Amino acid sequence: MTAKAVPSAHDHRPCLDEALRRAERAFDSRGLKLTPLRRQVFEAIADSHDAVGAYDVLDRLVRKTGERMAPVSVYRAIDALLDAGMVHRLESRNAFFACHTPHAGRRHIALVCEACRVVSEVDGTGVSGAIDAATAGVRFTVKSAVVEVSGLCAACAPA
Amino acid sequence: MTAKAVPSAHDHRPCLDEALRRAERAFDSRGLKLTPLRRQVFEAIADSHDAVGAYDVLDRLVRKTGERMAPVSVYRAIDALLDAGMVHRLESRNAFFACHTPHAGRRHIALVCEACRVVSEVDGTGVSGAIDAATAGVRFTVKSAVVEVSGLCAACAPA
DNA sequence: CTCGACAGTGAAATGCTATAACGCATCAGC
DNA sequence: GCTGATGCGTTATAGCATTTCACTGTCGAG
Repeated sequence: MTAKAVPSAHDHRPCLDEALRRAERAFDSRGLKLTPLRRQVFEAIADSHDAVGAYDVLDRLVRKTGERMAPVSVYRAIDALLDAGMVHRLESRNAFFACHTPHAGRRHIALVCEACRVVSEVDGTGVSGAIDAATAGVRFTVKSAVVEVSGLCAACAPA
Repeated sequence: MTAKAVPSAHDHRPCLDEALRRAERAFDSRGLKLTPLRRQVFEAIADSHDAVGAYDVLDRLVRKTGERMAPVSVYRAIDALLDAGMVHRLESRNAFFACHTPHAGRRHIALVCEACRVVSEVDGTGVSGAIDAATAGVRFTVKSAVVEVSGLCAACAPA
């Protein structure tokens, strides 16, 4: 029931499995553990391609496991997943989405479809450059940037 | 006392007055009213150059006027100010800042100094172009974009 | 003038987002 | 076995935002 907003005909299982394998590797390579809790939280987020609020994650977990759970537990798991790069935060919605497109060094920007809610990512190298150019004039030293684009994905755009 | 984080030696009064005049015009031209409440909320936000949380605004107003006030009143006023373009929302901080640089048509991006907290804006035309370029490949139709840059302003950057 | 529509506001409650502070359990390495 | 690091449970609190209902004032139509 949580799996809405998956674009077109899309078998999400392999997608999720692949993400889980990457998650294991990501944690291993940092000497961290993909504990059962973290795994469940990741599954709850990666269950769909849209961004999920922390309390939605909490709700999904409680429903699925029947266990009681405190918000802070979810937040801690999310922090670990953020550190590992397995999920990203959507600042403009205070929500989190699973990363399905491993960025090896390159920066990415988030694209949010207003119709189907799906969040995707594309390479943001050019945008970073443009930000550097735009800020150079006022001698602003860029440390980090949030770039989140809202619009219509290819599947939802009117033909 | 709320006026901290104003860059260098900076007389904020004219700055604020100018903004208020623009606010009046902005509301007039839309057939809307800059009511006393909205004016006060705008002053509370424009009082400094940093981003202010809604409950900070509330607190400032209560202190200043002695009146009790509900959060929702502040939010409604902020909504009106957002519509009029007098304030902008800083998504990455869930806060609001006054717009001191009227954008006539052109898009702007927000620069947030990590040291002094001051929020400024620069022209974002180039960034918009880069976003269009980056999203064209996946046939994503851009409706709007959040671009918020964090770093050090010229005044705070180490020499 | 009266009526009704509408914008603006007041008030209470609730819900969502996020963190602080404390403590316990486990496990690796000495 | 001790110690430190990591992970997690629990309670409490802080901060952000909206829903809902109700009241008032303004203003144009009749």
